[in-house]
Amino acid sequence: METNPLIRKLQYAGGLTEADRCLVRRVCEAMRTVERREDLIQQGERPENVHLVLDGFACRYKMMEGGNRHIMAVLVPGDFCDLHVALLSRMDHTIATLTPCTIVEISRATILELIENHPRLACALRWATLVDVAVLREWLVNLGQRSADQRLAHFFCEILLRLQVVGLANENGCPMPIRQSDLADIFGLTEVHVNRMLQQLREAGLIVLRQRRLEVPDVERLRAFCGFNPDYLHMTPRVDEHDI
Amino acid sequence: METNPLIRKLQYAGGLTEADRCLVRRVCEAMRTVERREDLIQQGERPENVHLVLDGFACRYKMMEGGNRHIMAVLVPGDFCDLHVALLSRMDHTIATLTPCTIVEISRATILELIENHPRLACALRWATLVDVAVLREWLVNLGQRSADQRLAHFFCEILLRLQVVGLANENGCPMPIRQSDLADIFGLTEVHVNRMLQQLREAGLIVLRQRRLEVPDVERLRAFCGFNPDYLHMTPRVDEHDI
DNA sequence: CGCTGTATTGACCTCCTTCAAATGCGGTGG
DNA sequence: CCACCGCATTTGAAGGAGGTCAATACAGCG
Repeated sequence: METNPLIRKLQYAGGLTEADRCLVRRVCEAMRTVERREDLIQQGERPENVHLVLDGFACRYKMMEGGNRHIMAVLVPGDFCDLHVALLSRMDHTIATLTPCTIVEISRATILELIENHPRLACALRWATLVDVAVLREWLVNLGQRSADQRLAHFFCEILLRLQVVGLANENGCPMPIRQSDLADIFGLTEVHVNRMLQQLREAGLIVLRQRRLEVPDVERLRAFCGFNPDYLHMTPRVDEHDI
Repeated sequence: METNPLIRKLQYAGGLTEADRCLVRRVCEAMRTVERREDLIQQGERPENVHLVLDGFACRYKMMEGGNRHIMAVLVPGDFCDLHVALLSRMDHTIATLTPCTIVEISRATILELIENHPRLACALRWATLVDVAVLREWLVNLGQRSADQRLAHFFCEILLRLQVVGLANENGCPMPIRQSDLADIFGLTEVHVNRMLQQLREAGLIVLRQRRLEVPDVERLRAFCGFNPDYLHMTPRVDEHDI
């Protein structure tokens, strides 16, 4: 059973060769741990290395004048933090950890080498980038169209599925180490209102959230509540011949 | 003076060779006109061709269960509608015109051929895609963090600049053929509230909006009002040796 | 000159914010 | 084991931004 979250995720991109998988594993050996609430790379910096999350939760955020923080993406194991900005000269946002994390930093040269010489891997990485953008679009819709409780529900549906893909969640539950104040920064709500909406979701029996863990008694009901359609994640479960 | 909006925009990507420009012009000869409020490609379809806007305004939207429409992007001349989704098998959103448009459809084969054989052009197209994503991120922040009047102001600042880049706006004004109900679908507001906020912006002297045209008497003041920082567009004016 | 789509107005209601204080809880040191 | 600290969560009351519904004004167009 594959434990590398990136390899697991990229199965959904169309599959890698055994050589590709070895390569990814090798690159991931150079990991390091990072404390909670550390910036990995800041707005304005020139990106030198690409960051990959192997364990823990990270995020992408922008600071507003006025001190407000808006979180534009949550990054879970298997997610690249900044694969896409390679070409742009300066970061227009910051990457930070939300929990203690295990991170791999990969030099741009290595990435280019991988892409040059390993076409299936290159294709898979492009796919991963496209999925990131699809998630971003769905988040935009989430903010624009849904009520606060639905936004939270939608987020939980998404994270549950994304963690299932990398083998960190089971059918009905996953770790949820994100603070309420972080949730507030994701949805453009106040901490207070997030708290009240969480209570409402709990009272409705849609979620059980405690001890940094989320349980969803009835996934279909939660999905129906917020209009979650998993298609945008482009991760419809497929038979994975390598896991048998 | 270059009139092709795509070529004008791509100057900011680092410049094209004269051969690249000829190629782009040739591809753009196959344009066609499309009525207002027509879908160019719908959610669920397999994308065959890539669409490029040469004239008019288009948009990217998702329909919600309940019939609400959320507009996730506004596409102006020089913008590709779906360059990024080439790899994903199905559209997870719809592309439609907001005004009568001139559109070029480019086959995937042509795009691949261009990218294979014209490295500077390939680089420029990748850059354009990254900028599209940066805009998407800024829109997310716009919805999450700003009040309704600031959202509108921010949108006007962005469109003014993007139209200046392709030579369709002057220092203080640009066409603004978008209906108030479309603006509502961009910001997740109601038509009624958009109307009131527009009046407020007018009364504050921040904008003059009439006859489908926007005038901004004091661009700096409007930018300050909504916290607009043009960096995310990665289009800081540069000397363009070909326009002299 | 009437028709259709768009813009505008008013009254009322709800969701979410603001500000402030209280409660719970996981560690750490005595 | 208990007292204490810092952080996260929870609660309450009151105000404001934005929604809803329905009517009216207006503009372009055949």
